[in-house]
Amino acid sequence: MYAITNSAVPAARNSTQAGVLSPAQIPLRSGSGRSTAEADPLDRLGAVARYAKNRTIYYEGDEADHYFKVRSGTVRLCKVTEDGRRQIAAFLTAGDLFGWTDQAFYSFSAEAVTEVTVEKFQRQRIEESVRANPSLGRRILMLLSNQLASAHEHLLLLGRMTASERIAVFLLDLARRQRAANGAAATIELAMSRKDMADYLGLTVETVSRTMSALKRKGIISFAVPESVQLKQSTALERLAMAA
Amino acid sequence: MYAITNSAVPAARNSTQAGVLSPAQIPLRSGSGRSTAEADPLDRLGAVARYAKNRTIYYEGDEADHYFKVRSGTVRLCKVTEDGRRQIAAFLTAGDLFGWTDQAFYSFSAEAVTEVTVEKFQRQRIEESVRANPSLGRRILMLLSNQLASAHEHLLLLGRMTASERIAVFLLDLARRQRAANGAAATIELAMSRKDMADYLGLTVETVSRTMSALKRKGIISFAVPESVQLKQSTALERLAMAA
DNA sequence: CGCCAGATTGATACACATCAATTCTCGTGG
DNA sequence: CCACGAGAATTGATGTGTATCAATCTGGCG
Repeated sequence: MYAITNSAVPAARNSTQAGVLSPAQIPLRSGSGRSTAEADPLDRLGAVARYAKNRTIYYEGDEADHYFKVRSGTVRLCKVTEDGRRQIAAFLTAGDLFGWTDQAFYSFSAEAVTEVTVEKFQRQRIEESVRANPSLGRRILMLLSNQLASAHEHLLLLGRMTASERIAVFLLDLARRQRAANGAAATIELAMSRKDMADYLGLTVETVSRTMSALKRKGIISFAVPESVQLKQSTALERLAMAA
Repeated sequence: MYAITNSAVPAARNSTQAGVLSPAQIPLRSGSGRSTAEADPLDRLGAVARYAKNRTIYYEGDEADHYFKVRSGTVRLCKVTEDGRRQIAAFLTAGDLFGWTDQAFYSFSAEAVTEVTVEKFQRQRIEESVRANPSLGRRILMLLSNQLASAHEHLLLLGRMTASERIAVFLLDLARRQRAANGAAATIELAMSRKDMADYLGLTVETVSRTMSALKRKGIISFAVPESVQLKQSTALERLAMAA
């Protein structure tokens, strides 16, 4: 159980939004990967926005006046230091909330990893709605608490795991999420580049690449192109991911 | 200028949150560092419990049937791998909530770093109270969202900072928290051992010790006993903590 | 006084970063 | 249809920050 997901921070600046709508109706994920289609009280309150690959949804430091929910695509939350080091706090997919902060300004940026559609809510409107409809508040609370748990797992990974453990955890986590979203899938699709993986895992691109190659050499995974990976021996991967 | 904290970090300016002037929430993690007396709707619902130094409040994997709030002392949230590696996700002090999960089981253990008093709430009762009193829900949401932001800052620290940057951030953060709690203080009191610091910062005891000694040698900090540190040149420390 | 856990300091090892080429992929234009 | 270039990924050679192994020092306490 670990989840790549989690989020909390949002709002917007150069919202290249368009009033487009998309099919994407994938279930809301809740930390444990469950999914169900159900009338979501949020659905009526937001506006849909679309962002092209690598566009910034909002910058760290922007006024946090909007909350977001991912409809489709993958979003990354990240922060870059003055000297260019970057850390990705989370990859978010359909159903995940982000930007739900209590502070006046976002503390991380949100960027589109792939083409992304999100729902965008005015912070003030949501706050009114929560007052009117407490169950909405409970639901948000639940999502945030799951994201917090995910972040804690991520701390263990960054603070105490080796490169191959990190990769193993990452791949298993992705596999689990995709299984929850699409049902069993033999192949995991990596929406992000090796650099993104590295910045999420606290490694360098080279180490990510070498570690992936080593796993491939050992027959634990396989891939013909970098973005599409098969788990050949998930038990071996799980052994690597051990932790507890 | 960096802060493990959650307050709007980037622009260095402080969020002059409307209305109340907030005493800078600076927690190493977690939400409200304040201990001011104000009517807290939670106050009537809990029972007080006391734990001796190093006692476990709950174990990872225990059924999550209680929520907690720190009254006094310092609590650590941590997880240990099979082979003994430990990661501390947060140090919590007066006012901080913990155990507020949506899951059935705790995913991290909670332990008393010092002698600790907490308030303990039955999960179910809180959930009823939230239904009855939505403002309570908002308050919890706020605390969780701050804890999430803190966790995200901690990810940057673990994923991308060097040993001396981590120590600098840690010390500044502690200083800020203690300033907020007690007013200006020339000396910071470290409630935790070097091992605890190491497990929070993703380092070893030796590295923590060496880094502290190096800072002392340079005249940036000073300490006669390990648990009580003076910041002699906080600007130098801030330079080290850079990030952004 | 002597014990012991925590802290500090020292010597050495190693996992991962860094620097440096290739190689692969894919879009573009001739 | 294929050269061309550019960015991403991979692979290789080497460096280094921190871990690991190992004393020594310190302060509290029975």
